Amino acid sequence: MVETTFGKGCHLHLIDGSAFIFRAYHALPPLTRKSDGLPIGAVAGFCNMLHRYVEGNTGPDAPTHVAVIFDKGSHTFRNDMYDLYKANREAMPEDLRPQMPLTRRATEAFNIACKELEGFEADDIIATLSCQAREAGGRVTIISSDKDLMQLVGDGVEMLDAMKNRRIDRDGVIEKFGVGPDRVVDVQALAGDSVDNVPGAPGIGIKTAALLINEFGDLETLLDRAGEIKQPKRRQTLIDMRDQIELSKRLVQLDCDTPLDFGLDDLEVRDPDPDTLLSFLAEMEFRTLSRRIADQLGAEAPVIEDKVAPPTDTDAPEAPSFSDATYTCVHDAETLQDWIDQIRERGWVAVDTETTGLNEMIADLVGISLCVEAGRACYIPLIHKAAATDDLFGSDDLAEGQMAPQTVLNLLKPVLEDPAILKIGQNMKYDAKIFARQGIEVAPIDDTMLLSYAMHAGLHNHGMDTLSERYLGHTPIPIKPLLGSGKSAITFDKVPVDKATEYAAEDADITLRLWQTFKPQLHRNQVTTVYETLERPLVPVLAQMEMHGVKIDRDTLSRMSNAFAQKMAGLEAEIHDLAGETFNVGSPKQLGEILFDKMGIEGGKRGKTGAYATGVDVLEDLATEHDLPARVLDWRQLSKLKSTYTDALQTHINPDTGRVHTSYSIAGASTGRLASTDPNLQNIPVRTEEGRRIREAFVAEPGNVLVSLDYSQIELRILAHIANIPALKQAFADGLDIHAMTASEMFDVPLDEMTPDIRRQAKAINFGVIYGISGFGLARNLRIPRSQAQGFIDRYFERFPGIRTYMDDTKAFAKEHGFVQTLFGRKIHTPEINAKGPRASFAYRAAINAPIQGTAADVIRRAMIRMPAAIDGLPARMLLQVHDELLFEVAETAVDDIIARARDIMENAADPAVRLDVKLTVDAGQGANWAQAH
DNA sequence: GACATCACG
DNA sequence: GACGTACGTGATGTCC
Repeated sequence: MVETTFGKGCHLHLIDGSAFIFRAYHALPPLTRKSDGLPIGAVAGFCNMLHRYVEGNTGPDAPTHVAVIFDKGSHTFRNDMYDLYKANREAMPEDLRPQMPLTRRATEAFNIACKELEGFEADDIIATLSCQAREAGGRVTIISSDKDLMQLVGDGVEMLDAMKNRRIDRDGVIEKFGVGPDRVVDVQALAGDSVDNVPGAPGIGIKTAALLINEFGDLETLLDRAGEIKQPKRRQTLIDMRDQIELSKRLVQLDCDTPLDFGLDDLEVRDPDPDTLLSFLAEMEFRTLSRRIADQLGAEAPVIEDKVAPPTDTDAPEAPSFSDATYTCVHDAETLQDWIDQIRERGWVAVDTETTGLNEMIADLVGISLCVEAGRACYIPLIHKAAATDDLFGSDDLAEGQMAPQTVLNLLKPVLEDPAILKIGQNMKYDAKIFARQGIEVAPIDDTMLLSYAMHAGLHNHGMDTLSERYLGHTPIPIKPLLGSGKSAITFDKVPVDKATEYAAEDADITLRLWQTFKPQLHRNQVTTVYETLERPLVPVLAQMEMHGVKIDRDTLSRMSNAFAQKMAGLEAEIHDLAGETFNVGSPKQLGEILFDKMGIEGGKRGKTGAYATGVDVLEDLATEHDLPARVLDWRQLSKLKSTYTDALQTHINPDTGRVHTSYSIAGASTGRLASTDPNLQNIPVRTEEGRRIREAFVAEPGNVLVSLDYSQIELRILAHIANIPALKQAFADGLDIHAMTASEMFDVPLDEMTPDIRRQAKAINFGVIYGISGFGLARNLRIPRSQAQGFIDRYFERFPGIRTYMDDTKAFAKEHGFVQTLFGRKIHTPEINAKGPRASFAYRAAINAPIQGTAADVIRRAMIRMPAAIDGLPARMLLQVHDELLFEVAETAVDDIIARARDIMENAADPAVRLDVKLTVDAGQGANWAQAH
């Protein structure tokens, strides 16, 4: 064996182990080992990350040496200097503690050096090794995003933020700290660090600290010459706090002389030993990962017993790997009958449809795939085209070996409609609508997308690719190579049947496996009721609404488009005239240059791309002094209305039905709200008179009217209930104007002396509270000084102390559990709540808002689910949902009846699951079009 | 495909 | 007094 010595040409990777663990812990749901319930989620995530890391180690940046560095014990030499060091750290979560030693074992199993040292932080070991490697002439990459490590950067040492895949070099450090790596400790000593509880100098942040250090050169000089600082407050702080600042510096200064009992040469990259690694993974019962790694190492996957300590209600046998799956193509009735027999035997089937497009109101059914057992699925092609006879044109002839579509549908219909057989799908609303157009009412259903949504909202999206990747460790066959992209893209019926079979059958296979994974987890996550009462029953309701569509009058839109075009042309000429040159008014970039460079208007602010900001706020300010921005604002409004509404809506009118069919995504918004797409009918203009007229194009069929019912102040009512604010509850009970009441309470103005302006401010505050209020945000919204806004907020909390409590409690709950909940038990995960910096503030405000917005979303979902039965037999259809509004199309004779029944359902939608302290009230309107009904 | 802008609750 | 801020969405046009 050749002795190698670390030196020039060597590349050392140092992985911050704790960072990996915490990221893994927060990224994954609380998984447990099947056989004994040992919490194992963080270890699983840690192993996945290590595996991904090892896989990515190719090319010129590949390391020659590597180690994972961990913290050991909570008491370090820094605690001897300062007993409050890291004193505000939250305790380690209970279910993470037992996983810590396992992450060490995992590292060893991957045959990666695993280092820790009692009394020292991982950062010190990383510092020591970095220094040694640098002196030996080698290169170092520190895999971490901890800013404390930035002092080590330079002379061949870089950091790599694995999350963002971003390298941080000297320039990156300067960007973050305003000084080079050698002065980072000086800045940190002054700025302190609330996360590690390093005191620093009160009143000085990173910006100020960098300014001072750059002026004086280094911390010692600064402290010696502190008397020269101009700002009196700052000068005094530095003089008074000298000891504390010097202590802070010793706290943040990493130790490059940690006594290590190993050397760089001990960290050489080694291949893992397959037996050791696989037996560890088997012990942890990581089925997917061990299968995958076994494949890559060319070894046999270990057998993992499927014994379960607490019995669960699934009987999923160990699934074969995807590479061993059998996917067959069904060509004849006997084979299909065989599959149907198997479905009847089991009582369930995973179904997936392939079609010619994504719009289920237009797309044709191309084929159907079925799966009854993980690893065994079939595809039934229906209208695939024969292979092209030449290279230019596809054939119009059908490919051979396909059963007649009607024969297949006739055989499947009894199964798909059988109430005793569960149909499992991923985004079942899509497939249900495709089948509905073939006269098949699919029921009952389960939906893996919605199962995931109930359990994982806020963690990730719920598309099949994401779910398969995350929960099955398998990347599905991508559709892109099959269909191509851009102009040359083909539809699925042009895909050769053999390729289509592989793709389509796999989708059904994945869906079944996801279902087998998710279904038993539902009750463990305590979201069974959410799934059963708020998600699953909504599917047929939305499918009906979408298929029915809303009538839109093309002529009205077309006339408006023309009128807008004329007005825009006039404005454009005026704008060019004012600018003294022609330019593209629709280009913010060009507009910014005209305003701030050519015309020389002061106060232009550049965004992150370097272009001037020209948003509506900016232009409104400029419009008080200048004509051009005022014209641009008018032009922009018209342009928006024309392109997004009057033009685009016309293209969405379905030629068969003459109506517009939106599609609601049930699992799109994390809070439980629906989202409307293709087209979005939840953002039709209403706030301006000109925009509102677009709603005149939404009309009822002859003899019918549109009826709109909307919840009045539902989010504030829910806030009053959740935060338990007696004054707000009383105001709602008395039917008061809630914003006026707030204003009166806050500003001590009697209700009968209320002015519109005071009320407007109170209204902004009320909304601010729902959004997780901040002084800055309120100040910007009301265009008042920040100090005044903060004063409003303080006063609000004083008058309604329950709000403060609600916000604090919600934050604490989110920090502890990683999610918040609606009144109906819907969970919204907040993985970033324990992050550092601005991301945490974002997560905090979202966590405040989610239970309120989410509860309102749950309420209207409940109303919608009950609505079909409530209006059954009446000549009325529910058409649209806009978060707190439902729009109906109703025969003129039934209007009063519908309003009464729908209102009753909506106002009592929370019952009986939740008894609200505040009653919900619903306003109703009716008319020939949506503008009148609203 | 990212970004800026703007429509809604 | 420092991160950079209102919460949740989708569609459009520009520009690279």
